Amino acid sequence: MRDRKQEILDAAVAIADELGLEAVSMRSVADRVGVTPMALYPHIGGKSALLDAMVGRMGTGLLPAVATDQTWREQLYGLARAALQLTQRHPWWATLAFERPSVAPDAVRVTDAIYQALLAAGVPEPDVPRLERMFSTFVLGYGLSMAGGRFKAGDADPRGTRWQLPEGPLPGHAHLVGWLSKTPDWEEEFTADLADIERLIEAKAHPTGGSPPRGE
Amino acid sequence: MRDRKQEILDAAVAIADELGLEAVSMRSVADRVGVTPMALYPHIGGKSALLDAMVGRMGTGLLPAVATDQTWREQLYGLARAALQLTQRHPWWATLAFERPSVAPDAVRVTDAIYQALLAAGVPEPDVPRLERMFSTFVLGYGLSMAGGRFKAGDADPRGTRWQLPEGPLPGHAHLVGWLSKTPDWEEEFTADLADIERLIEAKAHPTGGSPPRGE
DNA sequence: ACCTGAACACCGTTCAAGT
DNA sequence: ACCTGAACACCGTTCAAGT
Repeated sequence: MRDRKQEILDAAVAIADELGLEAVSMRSVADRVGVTPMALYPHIGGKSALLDAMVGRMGTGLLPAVATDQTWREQLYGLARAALQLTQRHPWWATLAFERPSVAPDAVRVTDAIYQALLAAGVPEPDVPRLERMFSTFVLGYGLSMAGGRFKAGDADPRGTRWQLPEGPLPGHAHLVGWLSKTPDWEEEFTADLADIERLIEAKAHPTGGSPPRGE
Repeated sequence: MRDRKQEILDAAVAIADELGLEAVSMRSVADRVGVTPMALYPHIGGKSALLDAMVGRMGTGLLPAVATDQTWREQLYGLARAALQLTQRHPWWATLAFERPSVAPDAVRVTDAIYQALLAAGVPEPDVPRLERMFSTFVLGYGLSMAGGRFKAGDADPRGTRWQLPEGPLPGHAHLVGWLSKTPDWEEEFTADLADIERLIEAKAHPTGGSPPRGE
């Protein structure tokens, strides 16, 4: 039945949210649904398909950010913000999105919205698919870095001594020690990064002085 | 013993390279070393520590790309290329690097080299740590997208019909159908992305017209 | 100091069986 | 049509024991 499948997906998402992706097992999901592990198979067809379905479900969460009456800047900014929120509410999503290409209709809709925004910005057609990948790679990568621990390490300890190596202090860290002492506001930094990327997109659309687009 | 630990790490890396990260188990590693699973614990202290050590080992592979007699562009380009090669030779590395912040000395050395390159480019000090994270996030994210299947999906099938939805064709895809029909050369695309990012860095270093740096 | 073996609480998935 | 139960080949890790 259709209802059963939704119920199973709901349970899997709930477990991933509460206990992490590694706690999602056929057995734990079945327990939550109130059924035997084997009862899941006819409905979702195995662990791998379950994870695919979980990614598909999340793509739908980005759709509200796809609106047509916006400037390309608003469109890209809105999508990026929505994606970052998704990685915060469902940290496991960023992980899965990287290793399970989502071909669900809703995911394709999101890609298309980015295409449209880049075209509206005036980016030459041959550059659009590449910049879409660059944009989404950065947004997902940033979300994954926040969700996972990648950003936590470098600057967490004020005046950390990690750059004080046996052979002497590392020059870059030594020079920046004042700026490395406090943990940044990641949301703020994400916004600054997006502004820079939008500037990059605009430069592609209206090149001034730099290397010209392929056609010229 | 020290030798035993290296032997264990070698075995784990070999298994990950040949069979994938999910094939790395205490039991499979122990088998390869010719020992009982329990014999590993005194030397590497558990599965999680094993994975951390594997990431640490890979950081060393980036060190050859850290040379001081280069322009900042050569430095960043060389590091990015080395990182991409690492994700190709050891696809599991990108996955682990995102979820296990590497604080190994060699990883800090790489971060420091990026700091130095950005400073040499003339990037204002408060922007350097942010741009380092943006740069490394993009490079790792691109490697992970290549290693995992994220890039495979969107454009793999020529004139794919995924954008032909029930309610009609998606306008962005329809408009770009000529450019979406062939799979790009990912190395080439990566180079183009890097060039754009270096342009972004230069714009931060020598702002002309856009929003000025914080100090002004 | 280093390793083994049995055991415990987990996995995903198969297959035959029940209603 | 939908679910159960036993079984198989796996996990990481603990603990007591061997040399």
